[in-house]
Amino acid sequence: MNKKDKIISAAISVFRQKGIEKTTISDIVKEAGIAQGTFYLYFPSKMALMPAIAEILVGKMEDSLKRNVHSKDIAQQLTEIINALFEFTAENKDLTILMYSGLTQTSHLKDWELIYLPVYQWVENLLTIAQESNAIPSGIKIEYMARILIGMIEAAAEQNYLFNEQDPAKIKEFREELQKMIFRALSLPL
Amino acid sequence: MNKKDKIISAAISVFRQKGIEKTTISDIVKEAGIAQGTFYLYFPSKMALMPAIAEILVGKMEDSLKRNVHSKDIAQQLTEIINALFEFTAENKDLTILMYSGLTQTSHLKDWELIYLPVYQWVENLLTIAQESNAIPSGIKIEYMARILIGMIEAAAEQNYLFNEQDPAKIKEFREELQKMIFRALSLPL
Amino acid sequence: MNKKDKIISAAISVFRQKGIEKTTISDIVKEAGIAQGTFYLYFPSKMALMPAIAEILVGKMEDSLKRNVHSKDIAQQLTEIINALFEFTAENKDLTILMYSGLTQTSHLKDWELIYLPVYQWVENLLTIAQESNAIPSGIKIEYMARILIGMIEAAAEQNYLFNEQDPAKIKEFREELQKMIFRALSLPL
Amino acid sequence: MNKKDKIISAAISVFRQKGIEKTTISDIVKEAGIAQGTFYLYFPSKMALMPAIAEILVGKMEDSLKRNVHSKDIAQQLTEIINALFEFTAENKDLTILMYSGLTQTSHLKDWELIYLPVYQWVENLLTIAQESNAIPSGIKIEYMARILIGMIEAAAEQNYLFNEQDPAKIKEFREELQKMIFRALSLPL
DNA sequence: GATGAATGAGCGTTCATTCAT
DNA sequence: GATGAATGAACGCTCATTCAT
Repeated sequence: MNKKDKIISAAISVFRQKGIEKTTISDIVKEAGIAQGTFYLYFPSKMALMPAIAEILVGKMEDSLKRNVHSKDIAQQLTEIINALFEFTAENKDLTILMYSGLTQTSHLKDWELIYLPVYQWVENLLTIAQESNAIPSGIKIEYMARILIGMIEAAAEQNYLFNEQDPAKIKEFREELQKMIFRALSLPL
Repeated sequence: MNKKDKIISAAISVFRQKGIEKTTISDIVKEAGIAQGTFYLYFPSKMALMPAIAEILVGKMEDSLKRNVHSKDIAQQLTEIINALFEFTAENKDLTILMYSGLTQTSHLKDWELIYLPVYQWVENLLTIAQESNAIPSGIKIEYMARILIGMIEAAAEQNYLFNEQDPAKIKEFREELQKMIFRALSLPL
Repeated sequence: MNKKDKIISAAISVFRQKGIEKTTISDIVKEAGIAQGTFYLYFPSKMALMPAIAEILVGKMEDSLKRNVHSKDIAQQLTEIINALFEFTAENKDLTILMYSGLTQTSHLKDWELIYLPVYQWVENLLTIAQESNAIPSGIKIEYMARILIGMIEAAAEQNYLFNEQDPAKIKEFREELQKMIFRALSLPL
Repeated sequence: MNKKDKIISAAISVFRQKGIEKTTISDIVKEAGIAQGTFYLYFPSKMALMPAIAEILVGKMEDSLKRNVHSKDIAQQLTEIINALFEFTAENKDLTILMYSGLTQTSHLKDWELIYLPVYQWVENLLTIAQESNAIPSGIKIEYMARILIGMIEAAAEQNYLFNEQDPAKIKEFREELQKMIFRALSLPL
């Protein structure tokens, strides 16, 4: 593990524990086991770590999606995506908050689209296949739909896990309502 | 205008210019035209301003929704909501970013649900009326649907205005796709 | 004694002991008995102290000249000036070095002329009186002569006390030669 | 060009641009195109460069004097010396300031006398020849007079070019007054 | 001799916080 | 309640110095 990666993973670890604002570069280098000055050989500031961390988070999300979505059928695929993203959000609460915090605090907001691109493209791909086999209406514009779906599922997951501490029963109902809604929107049989 | 409100509006102004992290209490009191110590008579810290600012933001959003949604028809109402939220996001980019930043940096994340509640309830109300007149399917669970709708519209707007600088034509297409999707999801005629 | 003056006199004291470069602002505030942050309420940096210190040094030089030059006769006055400046340089070696160091390290070099002005004017005044009583040639341009005299006497003193550690006998000879030269230059009887 | 000379000339270049204090060894080695550690093979510190730089400066001054002083006559020689030193100061402002700064910041002040020695001796030689041919009074002590002359001419030049930005007409008058004064002091016909 | 990544002590500077007025 | 000069802990950051290659 090279110094740069040491810094990034140390930073993630400390940010999770103390929050971004209260984390000092001192904390990061201590956790990473390197010297103070070494940090600055790789990153000009604490906030410059954010895109690197965001990439790791989205990479993990991508992995999670790819691991959990096996079916051939678009309806089942969507269900698996919803479940995967809900689970991922639940498990990575602090990292997710970290990202919002980190990216909004810097000028790196625009990097977000780029970092998310692989996820969007992966969904676009699934939708294209579904559309080619007439599983979903031909009128749907894949590019936008992929973004809408990811956006709405994440928003729902965040409402349930981040901004609120719902009880599991309510979360289940929420997720089912979300799923039904998406199915209707894509003219899939419930 | 009393000192407390002076502080809040000064803070919003300075946060927009310099970002939260780089804003000092010194900056805020200077902008507010009050003495250094006076700040502490009203707020214990910079971050304690966040819920107050969030309320103002969501209040403005509510105003905007109420001003722009006039129709009786749920389909038209939804169109108006989409347009209003897109416009609101475009016009309040920096304040929106500010909120994400501010709330995620503190332990005030849970306040978010509470602050948003009036907006959710207002949408729930519209949906209830529509459901009662059979304009939308009776199976829909209003409470969740309101949250899903607000979440997905905001997510879409943010993808277009915050995380990306789309050209207007693409934004228009995105919004139309979003609208069609919502209509299908609620079994409304396109 | 107000904080600003405390800082200046503390700075002079520490600079003399440790030299400018090795003096930290920490040293200065410790010597001044004030808090770290207080320094920055009065000076933006260590070097910004220099003009203030230079004024004090030149002020002391002026005092010394005025205290030591009593005679009515220009020849005697010049002798007294030479003696006063030699003595002053010997006694204020470190402060003098400090000034060269401080002013050359910053953009304050041009301040020097202004700070020295009172000394030049005081000499100009003596020369004018001497010229009016025909003690020195009428062709001499007082303004330049004052500067030449101060410059050459200081240069001589510095050669003897700063850049070199002459033995007293040689310094005495040097000073006598200097005096004779100035007398010849002003057509004064030896 | 060997590494040592590379370092010296790089240092001069960077010092002129940034000033001594703000120049780092990193800057110097970058300019010199050598590795960080290599610097320490030749100099123990930044300030240890100063005598080497001073020698170069005084060497240039010597060259300039020898190039510009051709006449046999002491009166003309002195005029040429004055002109040469004024010109040299005007052209080497920043290097001269550098020297004052550098030498005063360190314990190398005493080196100055040694470095200047060749210049003094060269002037002593001219004066000795002049005295032997009775061009200047026999009472003058050559050793001191050489130092007085160099000191006063430099002081005058520095007053005009370093500490002040005189207009050229005034500088000319200053220089003429200086010349006349020196001529009178050495009993030379104007 | 030459390199340059890594070091870490120590500096300047900030700024939240206090409290006598 | 309001003030704002003063505080001093604590942070970012620099940069001279080292040493394995």
